[in-house]
Amino acid sequence: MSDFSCYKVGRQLIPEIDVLLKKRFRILQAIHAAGPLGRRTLADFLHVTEREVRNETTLLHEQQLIEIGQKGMICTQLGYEVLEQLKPLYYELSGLAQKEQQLAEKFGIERVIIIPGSFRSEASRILLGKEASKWLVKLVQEGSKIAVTGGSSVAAIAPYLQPVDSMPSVKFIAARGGIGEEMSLQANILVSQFAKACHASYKTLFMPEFLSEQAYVAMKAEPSVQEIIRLYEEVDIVLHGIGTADEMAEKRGSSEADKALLTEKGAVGEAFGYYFDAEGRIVHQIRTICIQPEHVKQSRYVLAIAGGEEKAKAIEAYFKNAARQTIFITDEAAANEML
Amino acid sequence: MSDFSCYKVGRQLIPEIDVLLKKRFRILQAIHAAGPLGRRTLADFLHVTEREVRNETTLLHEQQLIEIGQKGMICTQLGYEVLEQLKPLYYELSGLAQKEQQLAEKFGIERVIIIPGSFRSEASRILLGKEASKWLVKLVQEGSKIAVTGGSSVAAIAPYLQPVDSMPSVKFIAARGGIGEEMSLQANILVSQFAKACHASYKTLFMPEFLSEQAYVAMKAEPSVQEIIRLYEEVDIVLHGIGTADEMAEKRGSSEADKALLTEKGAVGEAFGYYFDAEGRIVHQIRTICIQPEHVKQSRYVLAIAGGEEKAKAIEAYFKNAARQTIFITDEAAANEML
DNA sequence: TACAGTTGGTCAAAATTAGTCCCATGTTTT
DNA sequence: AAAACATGGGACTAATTTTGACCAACTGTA
Repeated sequence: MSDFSCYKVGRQLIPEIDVLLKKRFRILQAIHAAGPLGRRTLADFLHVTEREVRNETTLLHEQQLIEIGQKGMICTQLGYEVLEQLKPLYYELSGLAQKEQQLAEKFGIERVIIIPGSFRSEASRILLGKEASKWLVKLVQEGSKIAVTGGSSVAAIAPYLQPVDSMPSVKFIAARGGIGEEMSLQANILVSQFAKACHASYKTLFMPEFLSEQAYVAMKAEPSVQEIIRLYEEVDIVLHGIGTADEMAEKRGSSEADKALLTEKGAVGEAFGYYFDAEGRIVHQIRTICIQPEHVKQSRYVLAIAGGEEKAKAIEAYFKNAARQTIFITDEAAANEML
Repeated sequence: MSDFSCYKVGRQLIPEIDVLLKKRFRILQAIHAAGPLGRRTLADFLHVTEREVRNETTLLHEQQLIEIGQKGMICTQLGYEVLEQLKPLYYELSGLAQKEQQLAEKFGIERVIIIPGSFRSEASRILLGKEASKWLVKLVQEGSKIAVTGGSSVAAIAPYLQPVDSMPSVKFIAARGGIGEEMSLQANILVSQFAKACHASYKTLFMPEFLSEQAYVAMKAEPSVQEIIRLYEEVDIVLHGIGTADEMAEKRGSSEADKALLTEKGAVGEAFGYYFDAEGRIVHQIRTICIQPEHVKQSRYVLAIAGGEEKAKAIEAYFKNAARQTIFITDEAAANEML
């Protein structure tokens, strides 16, 4: 699966396959991703008419790519194989492959993966979760130490992590303390979920986000904190999201004065607790224990996850000054915004 | 062009491409073969409705695979390339590739080429001519001596022979004298046509078909006849047709007694002036000067051309005892009959 | 039991396609 | 020169397919 020459020739005689392939691929992919579901749900999901879904699914059923039960439609093994084999072609057709390439070059990083659609939609977040989990499994080695930040994008991975042979020896490490009230999206919660999902161990770092100078120094001297700082130095893989500056400030419940200060300094994005401006320069950082940029640069791989058109500017800024060994998973909406 | 894996996977999602590809390929091929021609003519040609031709040709036109002028439709360079590249796929889809293989194995010969349709139709004969001429050019070498028999199938090549670099040194040799009245299909006429078409030289053998024993012996002693017999021994390529026994007897104006004799001996087919039975055994031969079976077997290549369902039995019989180095070009009608 | 979600069936309306014929024009043959 | 022929493009009605929107029966689940 790498040579589409016969497809490209065939397309000259049968131009309609392009749209057909895309349509059906999307539907099959959605069925595969969203498990058993019915016509109407699927139609809402993909923003197409029920009729269209019905037409295509009956065909997919005839082709034995899906099974139809009373709980809804489900993707067969054959369907999954077709999906896997046609994925590069689909990406090619949708121009996603090209956009991935362009972004990777623009940012000067290892690889960019674009998920069709927008992370705002359920469908894309499912695909995101599967894709990110696939990469994580691919990158992980015996005894890997994985630093994890919070955020909804990173959280999307959780449902799709599965135990793998090498997994019991890996360790998930909270890259920093929690933020705001959304407990379920905190780094601490996520590492425990991840670890549980794949039978690995984990290390949390419970600590307030805003510390006074004295408290900060005092905490840093604590043995338990010393230990996690040492761990940060040995991190193999960093798994993190990227946020917009105002969104993060909002979530952290920053004061109006602080927000104004951030704006004044030109902060547009946030990652690992660091705010950076449009040029990727760090303009502010939270005084808390967290993984340091130099640790990130030293790690073997960085898996960055962020999507949604509203984050486009923050992402572009972040990658002005990011680790080369980054693999970035984003969505079509953000990718289009950035190109 | 040899790996259709992506096509085969894609077909699972888009089963309709099969029929579409076949339909459009046929139309494009016909336009390419039959030169500039109009909708209605083309429709008759392919036995489809005018509407269908119209639909497909407008599409082909949009795809710039054909051009539409006032003399009719004509295949563009791009169209020709698509045609060439998709041909193996088309053969695969139509099952022709498989049938070719089966026949080649059944007959124990080098290669079988099946032309879509039936040689009775103009369209197929044009394709036959082009294909056969392509093979002839491929097989020919500097100084090749090519023995040629008569018949409508062999005659179909003439319009498509073109001068090639090595051609001036080759020599076309009439494999035997003329038959019947149809001058234009006689071996003698054909060799001169062929030679003229590709700027080669030729050798004719004008002689009655039926000789008395004395005349036969006398003729054989003639220096000019001796010369051509010597040429037969040095033939590199044999280009011949295969006929049914009764058809040939009819053409030769044989007497009822002779016909009865042939029937009695079980003759079903004819080639090079030899009649053979269902087992490929020679049961009768015309007393005239012509190329000998052993010369044929010694030649580098044999290009046999015969089609039409009525010839199926004769063909099968002939190949019971034919040279292994034969390349056989036939039509779909005969192929289906034989399988 | 009530409910939310599923498939498969149905059916009229809308849209598309198929099947013809015609015509002005250019080409070939007479 | 004239006539016969073949061409693409236009046009229009009938037939067919597609669409959109229901409803009934069924099945797990709360």
